[in-house]
Amino acid sequence: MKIGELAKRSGLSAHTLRYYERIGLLPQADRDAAGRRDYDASVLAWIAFLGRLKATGMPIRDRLRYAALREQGAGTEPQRRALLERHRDRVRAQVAEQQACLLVLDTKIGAYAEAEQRMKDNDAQPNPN
Amino acid sequence: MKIGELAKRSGLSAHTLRYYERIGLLPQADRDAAGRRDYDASVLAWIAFLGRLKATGMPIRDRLRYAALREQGAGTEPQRRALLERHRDRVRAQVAEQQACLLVLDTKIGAYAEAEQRMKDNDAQPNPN
DNA sequence: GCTTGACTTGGAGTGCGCTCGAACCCGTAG
DNA sequence: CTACGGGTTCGAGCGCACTCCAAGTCAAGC
Repeated sequence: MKIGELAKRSGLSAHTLRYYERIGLLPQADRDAAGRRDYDASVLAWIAFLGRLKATGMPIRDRLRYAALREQGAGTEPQRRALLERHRDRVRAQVAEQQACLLVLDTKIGAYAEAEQRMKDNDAQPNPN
Repeated sequence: MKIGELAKRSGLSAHTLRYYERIGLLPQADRDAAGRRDYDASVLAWIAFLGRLKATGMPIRDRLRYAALREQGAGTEPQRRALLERHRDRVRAQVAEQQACLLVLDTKIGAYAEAEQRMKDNDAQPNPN
């Protein structure tokens, strides 16, 4: 698979894919005879997982560290697991925080809605008596 | 309340508070005779709310817009409400996505844990006949 | 009167995460 | 043979959100 094809399938731009490789999030891609990147389909799963780590706010340092451990391969599983476990805890806390924020948001929106309703009521009865 | 005091109470640095004022997230603070910022306690609630908007990932443009509407005061409630409602929808989607990611994370961690367990079992019975 | 410490401004610097442009190379279809 | 639609590298630029530094002002305590 060429980089354009991978871009389409992964939802990232070719620029971003090269950038990810440069900084070490993606492994060095194999090249065809002409020196062009030629990807194995398996990289899609890795990109998707990276996307999840990013969507949950894992800082780039940790993503780089996880990617490096993955590159190293066998023997790094305990570190990878520890990394993911710490991240999971942070994500859980984050989700809880966001849910608390949602309540606040609901309250605020409710207050605006109420105020608006009162305005309408006033318009409906311009002369109360 | 002086900026140092506000920094302590709000959890933001004095640098950040001045920065927020500069870009328009915080209203221009009143000044004392010597030209120093002298805050009203009410700004704490606003800072806390801004923090929630930020924690839920509202982009700075929208936070600036909301702050500007708030500055303008009366008459801008419908726009503020619309802004918050759009944001609430995005946050809900975000929370759902993060929860889905948590499941993936759990699965992955579980797989690492299992692999580790198998390793230990092997160590415990080095000669399984 | 002098030191200390909190404040002031303006502007530079930082880290993240892309995003884009320039200039070039290469294989294939017409 | 040439035009095109890919690909390549390198490096600059950008938007966010601070963060910090330098150089100065000012009020209060010793």
